[in-house]
Amino acid sequence: MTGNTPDGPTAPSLDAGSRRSSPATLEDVARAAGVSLATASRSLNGSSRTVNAAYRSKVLDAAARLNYSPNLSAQAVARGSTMTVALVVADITDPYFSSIAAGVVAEADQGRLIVTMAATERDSERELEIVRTLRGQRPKVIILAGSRREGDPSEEALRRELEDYERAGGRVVLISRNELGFRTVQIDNASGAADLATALVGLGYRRFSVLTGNRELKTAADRLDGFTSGLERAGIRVEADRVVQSAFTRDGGYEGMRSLIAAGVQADEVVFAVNDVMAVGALSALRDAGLTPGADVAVAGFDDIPTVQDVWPTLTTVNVPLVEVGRAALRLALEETDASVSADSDASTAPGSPVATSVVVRDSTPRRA
Amino acid sequence: MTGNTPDGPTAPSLDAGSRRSSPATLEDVARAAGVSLATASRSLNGSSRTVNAAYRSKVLDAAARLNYSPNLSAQAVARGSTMTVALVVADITDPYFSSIAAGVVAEADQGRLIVTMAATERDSERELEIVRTLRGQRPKVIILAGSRREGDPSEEALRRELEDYERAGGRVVLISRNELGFRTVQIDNASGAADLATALVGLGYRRFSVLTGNRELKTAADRLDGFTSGLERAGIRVEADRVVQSAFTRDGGYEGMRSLIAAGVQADEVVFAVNDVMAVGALSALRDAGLTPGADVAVAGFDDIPTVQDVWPTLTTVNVPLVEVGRAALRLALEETDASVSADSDASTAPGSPVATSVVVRDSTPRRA
DNA sequence: CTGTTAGCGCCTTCAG
DNA sequence: CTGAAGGCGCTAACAG
Repeated sequence: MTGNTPDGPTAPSLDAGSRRSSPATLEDVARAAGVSLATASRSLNGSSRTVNAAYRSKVLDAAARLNYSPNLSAQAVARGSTMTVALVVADITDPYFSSIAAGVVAEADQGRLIVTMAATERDSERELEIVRTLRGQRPKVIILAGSRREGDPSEEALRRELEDYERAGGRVVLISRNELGFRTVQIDNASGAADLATALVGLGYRRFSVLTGNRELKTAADRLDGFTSGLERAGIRVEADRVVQSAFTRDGGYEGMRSLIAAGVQADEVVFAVNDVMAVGALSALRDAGLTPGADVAVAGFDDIPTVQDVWPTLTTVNVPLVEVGRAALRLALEETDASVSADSDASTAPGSPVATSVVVRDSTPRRA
Repeated sequence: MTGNTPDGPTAPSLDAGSRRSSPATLEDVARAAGVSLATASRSLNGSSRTVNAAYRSKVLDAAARLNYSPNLSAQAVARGSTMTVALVVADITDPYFSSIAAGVVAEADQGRLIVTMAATERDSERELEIVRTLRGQRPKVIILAGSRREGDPSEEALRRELEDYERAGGRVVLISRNELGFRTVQIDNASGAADLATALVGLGYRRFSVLTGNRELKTAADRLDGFTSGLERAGIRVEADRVVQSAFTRDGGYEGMRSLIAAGVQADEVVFAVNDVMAVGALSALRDAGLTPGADVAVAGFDDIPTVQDVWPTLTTVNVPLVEVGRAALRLALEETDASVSADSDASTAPGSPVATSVVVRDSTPRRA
């Protein structure tokens, strides 16, 4: 069976040793092609230098034959820079973050970039720690999504860390939070929430409650503020005791709704949860309390994550093109690779125009008679 | 404003050049500590060699002072191996995969491992391509989740690619598909589905339909088979025309359900969708057709993704500990680092015991009177 | 225990 | 245009 009768052209590589064959190196390729290491290198990577066509194809052949694949680590060491983009999110299972991640990954492989991923579990100490260990990777880009709160004790340390990183040539992009003074993909949280408020008023609602995350969470605060100011424009105020804070998660929404219910819900009110996962939790809380969301109390969210079209009632929300946000983040990081001609130092900090949001009215906020 | 009056002790580091300061190297540290490169290296990494405490602390001090962070690429080149685990999934936004990813990431950073991520978008050509480009990373582990179908034309090429990779010292772990003969985290799809069938029969159901993904998808096939054989045990057969194939996605479930409805649904039947995202789509399809899921037709899924507790009716399903599956995958990859004492060549292929699944009955399958 | 010295795989001047 | 040689940051024998 294991005889070595040449199997004809069917067996392309001579029966390779099946024991620990390490990958071919560039030197192997060069030797096989009968050229120098330099020539091999120049033909295989996108060097600016040009190479004699005959040599080049000999190299390409050899590389294919040996199944050569350049060692990215070695390239990184030699070039002094990697092709890595590091993405750090709060929680991968949260649709908000997984959508953003999908966008980053999609954009990345249109540029032969590798994306690495880490999760903070919503702990800003941990976030700082992660960013610190990220330095070892020497990523070309660091994208930070969520989980930062204002006035956080580790805030300053994080900023310093990121500044050092940029000073070393890295690019950092923040998603929906620019307090730190870096490139940012802004999401128009405030005006999206204001638009939602206006739409709800237009549907006939006059009483409002809101389920918000920790107030220090910039995103949560902006959405709350936008919502209340949208209502103010219609001459409506939301009672202070109808604003409840809880975790920025599904369970947070559930708990928040429970306390709202405990305090007494009005038949004609709508509760605005500052994000969809919270809203979805709120729907369940209502149901578990024997109430019918939509009919008994209206609910609205923010983000337009995929699942809100499959809950019942389908959720009125504010659409945020999350996948696009992820792509935009990476594009923003990569643009103008050498900041040579920035007019003033603030230019590189300019957030650019925020990504647009739009209200989507569904069944959870039926028009009031 | 930009004067340079020393700001007192507030400025910890001597006003560092704000222009492109590249990270400190090990050599910088060694010099600052007044020791040799080797000593610095030995004190900073977990070398087996021991070093004089005095020297060691001098090095540690210098490293801290210079904010040194080892260049992982350089370490990889020198050591000949990386700390990278490459995870390739079909679709990051799918809760099934994002849960697994979360598990892998969680397990990874208990081992200073870095996880990189790529998405196949359910295209097996793309999967092959991804695995190929992965070689450049020289990852220590490759974890493949989903998106492979039996009899796929690129199957053989993929197998070869992965074998080469293992031959070079890498570890591959497949999730819920062992056709290729690699380490696998098995999910007990068949018996989970059979248990579900039994439970449904116990609830009083006698008529069944199933929404399945492409039959070549191992996971889909196993769940279908398990389900039907579970029914057979109760003497029940599912009509061939009540098994419809569609995409393994939410929209697939929606479309599948539509055609089931078009063919005529029975009031006393339950439709089993082979995964939760399909089931959730099915719920919406029912609703859009004016039917009430649970009451008019029962629905059951598989996976127990988080959102099924927030849809209405809450979904009966089979729980799969997805996050744990992710962790298990990485652990499996890392165990027994040198396959020195494997009894026979099949040993390394042994799937180990499959992760247990368990039926969770909820509101979408009310007990039949 | 410490320092010197080769590499690791690749890129990139610098001479031919 | 090509090849030889030095270097990237770090590790791992190998001598002291």
